Amino acid sequence: MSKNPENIKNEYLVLVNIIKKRFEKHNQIFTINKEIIFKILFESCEHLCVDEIVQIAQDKFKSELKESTVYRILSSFETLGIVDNIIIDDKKRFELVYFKKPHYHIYCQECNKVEEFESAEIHQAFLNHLMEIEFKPTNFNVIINGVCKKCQN
Amino acid sequence: MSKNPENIKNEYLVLVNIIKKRFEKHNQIFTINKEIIFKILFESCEHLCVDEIVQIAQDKFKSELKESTVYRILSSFETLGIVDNIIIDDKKRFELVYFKKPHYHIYCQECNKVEEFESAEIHQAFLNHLMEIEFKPTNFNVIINGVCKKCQN
DNA sequence: AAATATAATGATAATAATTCTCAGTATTAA
DNA sequence: TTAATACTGAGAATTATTATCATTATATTT
Repeated sequence: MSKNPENIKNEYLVLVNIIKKRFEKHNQIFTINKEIIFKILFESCEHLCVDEIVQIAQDKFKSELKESTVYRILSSFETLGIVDNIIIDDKKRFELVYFKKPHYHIYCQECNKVEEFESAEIHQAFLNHLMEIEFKPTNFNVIINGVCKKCQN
Repeated sequence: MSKNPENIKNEYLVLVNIIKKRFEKHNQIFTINKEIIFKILFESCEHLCVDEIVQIAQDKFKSELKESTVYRILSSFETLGIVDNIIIDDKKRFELVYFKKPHYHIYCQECNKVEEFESAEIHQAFLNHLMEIEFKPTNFNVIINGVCKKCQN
């Protein structure tokens, strides 16, 4: 399925519906604030931290979302398995878990860019080992620090 | 080389000497405080956090090492590539980098235990990919959350 | 639609983690 | 021995995060 605007919008609606139901199942309300945060994370290709989310909410959504609310919502997102956090360069950042395959982050210490990649080979290697020791993984948190191709010159 | 007390002591002395030189090379003094912290990390099989290090320094070494000093020393250890930190369950913990092969952490969300393992297969799989994209890794930070064998019952 | 119960929010206070400051002390080099 | 440099402790300052609570919004019941 190609990633044209129509499909992205569709994917978004499907996801929103899923997590809306998940909140309702836990007697929680899928409020406009939750939707804003979800949308910000959905639309961003970066891994955002709390203050960036607050900023974007103001700029893009003209919303006066407060920090404390963002913390609260992100933490409920985490509880419900909607987002995950990773620490990059000593800063906590969030990403949507939904429909993402296991993936790995590379962080360039020169240009401070984060990129992601997937690899069936790596994943299989992990699973082989984990099966052997009978550890049941729920999520993978992988950051490889180093220097990217560009910055090596 | 077996891990009898004699060998461990020897390994310790070798390492101390190496990092001592490294500090001198950077016009820094390898003080008794630095040695205490290094020793604590060397002797511990756990991943320690700042307050645990302070505690052990008091109990085992009768040292009044202050928090601010610990922070300062750990941060200089990090700069010189002597220690690494990983976030486990939202808590920053430290481990010696020295002479450790790339390894991976599993964190059991039930019993809160952290274990490490090595795997040539996984490491090779990572290297394959990283070589392909020409990313030069300096360190791997991997935490797999899940449930360990014991806690699955 | 009004009343009730429940959940969410904002504003701020409280706490925890980390860094900064600076005067005093220790170490090294000359 | 002196001078220069680095280290330390104690606490202040900063930052990140959580807790509190009165108010507001939402959902449910009648």
